[in-house]
Amino acid sequence: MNFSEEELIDVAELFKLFGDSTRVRILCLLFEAELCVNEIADGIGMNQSAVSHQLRILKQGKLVKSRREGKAMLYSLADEHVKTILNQGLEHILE
Amino acid sequence: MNFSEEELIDVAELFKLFGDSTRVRILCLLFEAELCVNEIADGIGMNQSAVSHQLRILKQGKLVKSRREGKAMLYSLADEHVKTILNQGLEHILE
DNA sequence: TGAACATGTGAACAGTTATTCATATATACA
DNA sequence: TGTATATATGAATAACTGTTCACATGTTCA
Repeated sequence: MNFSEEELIDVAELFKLFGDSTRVRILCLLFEAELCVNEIADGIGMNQSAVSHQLRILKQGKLVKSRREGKAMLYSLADEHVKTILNQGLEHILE
Repeated sequence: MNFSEEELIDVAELFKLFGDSTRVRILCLLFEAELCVNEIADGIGMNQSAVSHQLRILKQGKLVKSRREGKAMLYSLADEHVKTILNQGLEHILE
């Protein structure tokens, strides 16, 4: 594996996003459907503010994207890699 | 993706291990060969103690294993999933 | 046994992070 | 315009994390 110095830091930064159970919970919810902030908050049992903060982090990391629909902001997964990466993680802990 | 509560936390815990550039550096070195602590410390330009602390974390997380050979403790990757997971991360940031 | 080398470990510190609270911004609709 | 609803955001706090330092443990060999 030939990581450049920059790639190495970017990869660590990427995995850091998956290294928090709240964020993993959010991502799992978004596997199923595009959801608004309140639905996500209900789904994982946290308040709106905490979820909003985490969504910002996930969006900066390009793991989720969002679009506005009326008052609501709808979030969804940015790409398929998110599923692939989480699946690899699951396989590893299940073996 | 159907994570149980426990799996969810374990997966986050696993990715947390990859979420630090020092640890990624160590893992990358171990792709090449089985190495002792001092070789790893030299390889990534950190002192022996810092490396030793990180190796303990990586070992607890079952990403590396170790065996003693004389005075030296030789570390190597625990399994192939480590490579697969890091590769997925690399692919994601390169796209 | 004792010296030299290799590694492990506990305490301390600085930096980071997740959550909460209060409040600001944005949209819809009467 | 004013009110209700939805989301974003800044400050504050508590908890966590990585690194360093000093020293302990373990191994080899004379």
